[in-house]
Amino acid sequence: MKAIIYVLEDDKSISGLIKVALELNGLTVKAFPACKEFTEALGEERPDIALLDIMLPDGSGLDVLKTIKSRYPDVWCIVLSALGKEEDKVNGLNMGADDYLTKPFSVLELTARINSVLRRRTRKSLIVCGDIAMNEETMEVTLKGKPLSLNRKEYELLRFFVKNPGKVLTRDVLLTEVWGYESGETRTLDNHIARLRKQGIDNVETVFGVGYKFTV
Amino acid sequence: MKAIIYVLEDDKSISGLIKVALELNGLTVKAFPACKEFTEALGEERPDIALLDIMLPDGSGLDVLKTIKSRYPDVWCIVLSALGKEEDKVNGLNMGADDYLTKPFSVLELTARINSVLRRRTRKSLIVCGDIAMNEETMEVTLKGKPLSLNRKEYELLRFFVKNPGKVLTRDVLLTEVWGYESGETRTLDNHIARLRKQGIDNVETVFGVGYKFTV
DNA sequence: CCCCACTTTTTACATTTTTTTTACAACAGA
DNA sequence: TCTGTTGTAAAAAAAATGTAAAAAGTGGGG
Repeated sequence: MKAIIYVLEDDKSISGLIKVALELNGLTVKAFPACKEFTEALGEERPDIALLDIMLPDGSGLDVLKTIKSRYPDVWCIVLSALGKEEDKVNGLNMGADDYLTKPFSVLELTARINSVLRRRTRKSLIVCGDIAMNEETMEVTLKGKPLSLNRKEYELLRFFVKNPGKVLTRDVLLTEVWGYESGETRTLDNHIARLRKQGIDNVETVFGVGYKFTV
Repeated sequence: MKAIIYVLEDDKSISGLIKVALELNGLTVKAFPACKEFTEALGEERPDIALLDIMLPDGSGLDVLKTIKSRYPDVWCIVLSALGKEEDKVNGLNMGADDYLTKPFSVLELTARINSVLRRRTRKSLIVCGDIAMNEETMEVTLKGKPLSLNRKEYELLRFFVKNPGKVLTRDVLLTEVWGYESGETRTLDNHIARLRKQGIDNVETVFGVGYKFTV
């Protein structure tokens, strides 16, 4: 599966260059000129890596960063900061950015960094936890070696559990981390839990009055 | 638990600066002037983060990088490359480095990056008091090593006791702090105390006419 | 643009578990 | 002994969860 790179950059000459360079490397690149478009696309797809400029016509890339991290904490976010704006880097890193590049940057360096991230991802793209193995690239999930067919939300919920084994996860945490909800009174979560259990996943414990716990 | 940072850098003025800056942040820093010392220390301890200069008197930091990654693949490695030596960065990233910094770098930036790495790392909070150990993350409670199963209110009440050992806690304080009640004439508290005692917790003393005391 | 198949959320209600109240016995202290 | 306080079991109430089915949302193909 090709990795998906989202680029938020209003300067078409820069985003065009990035697009060409990364596509030559076999990656899928989608460039957006403004926060609005970027955020909309984010609702429909989870990129693997996000390259974020900070100064955009309709807002700050740092807000977009926050949105990405609240919705998909594992997306690797690289902030593109203008030369000399050191506080941008620091703000970005403190807000959860995983890396930054100073403009102007070399294409060679950009691709090296991105390959480094992807290599790391590939290394741990197979998450194994107890009886469950999840392949992040193909979205295949097996339980005791037998394949499960999970749809997207089931998959994301299970992934969050598998990445936080043993911890008590409150309903609120699950709803914000997996669904991106602010909070709420809903049976959605319960239904998804029930579906996971129906598929044979029997180690999701309910912690009454608090939430759920995935035991290993 | 303090994070351990290893620094490989032969220039004492740089390593000294790093040491001071990071220690001010509450981290444990060990600096080594050459590959040999660094590799030896690595045999006895696993650092959380490694900062690696590349040009050392007795070899290349890239070889050290390879050693670290083969032994502890999860240690976060940051390469310190000299200004203009772009090929160092690219080599480093291609050899498994997770990040790099160009010298000279700002201390502010270094600490921001390191905090970003550490924030991603999870740590567990364990409250221990006498025979009782409470894990806040998993909500597991043990008494003399044996697990107890407490429900939410029992857990919250016990946590409040454990966090205030030896103090006399009036009924009002307990009702307001644990239950959020304004005041009240109720047997609720007594019932919960009884339940804790029934589970084997025998150091909740009754202070007649006042409240309870958790003795260590 | 519409229809179909599928996924996700909402609704409504049953069920389970926790928490509080009640009622009364036992008890400490004056 | 008398009074107000605490202990405790059982009943009642409240809260949270499980689940099926309906409704709403999504995306692809014709």
